[in-house]
Amino acid sequence: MVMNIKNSRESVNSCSHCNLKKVCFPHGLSADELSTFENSVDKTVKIQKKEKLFSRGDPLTSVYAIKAGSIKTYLSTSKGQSQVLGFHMPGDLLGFDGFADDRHTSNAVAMEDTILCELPMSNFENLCEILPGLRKVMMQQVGGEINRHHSLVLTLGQMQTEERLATFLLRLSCYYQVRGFSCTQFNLPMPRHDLANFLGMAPETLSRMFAKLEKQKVVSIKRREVNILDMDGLLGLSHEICTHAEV
Amino acid sequence: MVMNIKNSRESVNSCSHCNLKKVCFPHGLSADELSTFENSVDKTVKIQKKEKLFSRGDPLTSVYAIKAGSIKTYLSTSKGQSQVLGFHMPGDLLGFDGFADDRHTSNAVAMEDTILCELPMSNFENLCEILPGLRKVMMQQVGGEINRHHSLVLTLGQMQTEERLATFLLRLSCYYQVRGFSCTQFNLPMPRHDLANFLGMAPETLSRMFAKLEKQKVVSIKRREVNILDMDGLLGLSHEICTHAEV
DNA sequence: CGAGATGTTGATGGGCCTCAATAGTCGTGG
DNA sequence: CCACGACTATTGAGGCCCATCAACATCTCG
Repeated sequence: MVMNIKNSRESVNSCSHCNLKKVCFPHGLSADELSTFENSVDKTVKIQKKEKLFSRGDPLTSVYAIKAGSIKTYLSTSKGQSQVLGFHMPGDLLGFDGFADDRHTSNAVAMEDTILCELPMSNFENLCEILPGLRKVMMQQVGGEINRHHSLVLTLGQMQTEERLATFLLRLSCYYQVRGFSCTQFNLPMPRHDLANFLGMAPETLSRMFAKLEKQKVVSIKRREVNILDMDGLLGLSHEICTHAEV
Repeated sequence: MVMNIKNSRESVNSCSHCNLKKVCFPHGLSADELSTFENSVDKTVKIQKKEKLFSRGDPLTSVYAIKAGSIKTYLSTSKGQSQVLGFHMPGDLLGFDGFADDRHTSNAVAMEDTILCELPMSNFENLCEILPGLRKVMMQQVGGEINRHHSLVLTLGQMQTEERLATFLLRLSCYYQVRGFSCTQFNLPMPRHDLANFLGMAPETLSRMFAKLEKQKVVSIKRREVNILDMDGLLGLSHEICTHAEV
């Protein structure tokens, strides 16, 4: 829950002028709907690196859209283990984990200084009442989240470590491409530790797999700078989801 | 897409008399809302064992509630592998995978002869317009699906095979308890092959883990009949999700 | 009854985790 | 501006968990 001393809130510049409008809430809203909508998203939240946005058990007060920065969500177990559930970047929506019983079930922490647009749940429910387009957008966003989870389950359940890494790099590449950035050169927003955890492997294994990909001249890596040298090669290492075939 | 010769449809008895109303769509709807709702769910679908309900790529035509039987959803890859995404039983809702772009992204097949209640998307969207309670229910259902995925990702990403099986058995136990059945004695609705795939392990490994649990006198297994002998022991083998701890 | 599907058990090897040491990078303060 | 310590990442050695292959047992159903 956002109540920390370091937080600050301020008036938000409108969605209609936001450069993320094509991947965020507004996507698919009519002009009229959008103007109604953006009057309800009246503030932004700033949190610093390593500061929590919400924790498991917190009441669901708002859904958030990331405007700048990056957020990691994760679960912790009673045996001291953790699982990173996702890395969330500008344009991504956060808070669906609290829909089931109005409490968050996962934790969200900033990987760097981050700015978010906050949409309080009360406003959200009212808007869903009057904006058919927003209901559609929400269904799409939630469906996208479910599809990403499906893909992650496939990755963790069936792939070897090299394939997992290749799949991840391809997904990140697409992510940047959709947002108008280079799909072959980009920076990893997360440390090795978190990425290894997300991909269900030891950090040492991740490091070895990066080295292996470099040796195959598929990518070059320098700390967090990624350069995809052979996109087809990377695709060959990954698994594409396809239609057909029984289990 | 449901278009097979074997299908049959018929008028459905009302939701208000359905013994699954506490875990299905109607949960949380007012009496008025429920009567409006059940007039729109005007048919059931019957499919036979091994018959598909929908496939990846099919247009999203309806969402379904399982009335009797069981459904397995899964993904297939271009390299011939598959990943079971979930086993769905009476009261469960199906079809959220198509919300992102109005096409299913996973496959759904009946594990046994199955009866479903069908809610066409056009009706669904109209109902969301006029029934605030339905919007709330949908958010809860979708949130529940997301939480289950999170839990599955944790299981696949962090746990050893024995822990995965223990976690699965506990979840199934809870599932039956909520529906009024015994939480210590029940039948596995799926073959070893599918369960092993779902849990990201080889069928042989699953078999060995069952044997290991039996040796510890935590459960007894005979084909698909499960008998939990030591619930606390099973809990000890599993991992509970908890609040606190950084990654 | 027989054939195919389903499940169990054993032997073996490999992928990946663990432990440990080293190298490189970042941030803070003198 | 540079030095220091803490953090982050890489690399190697050894061993364990689990996948694979194979044989067998049991069940299901035409």
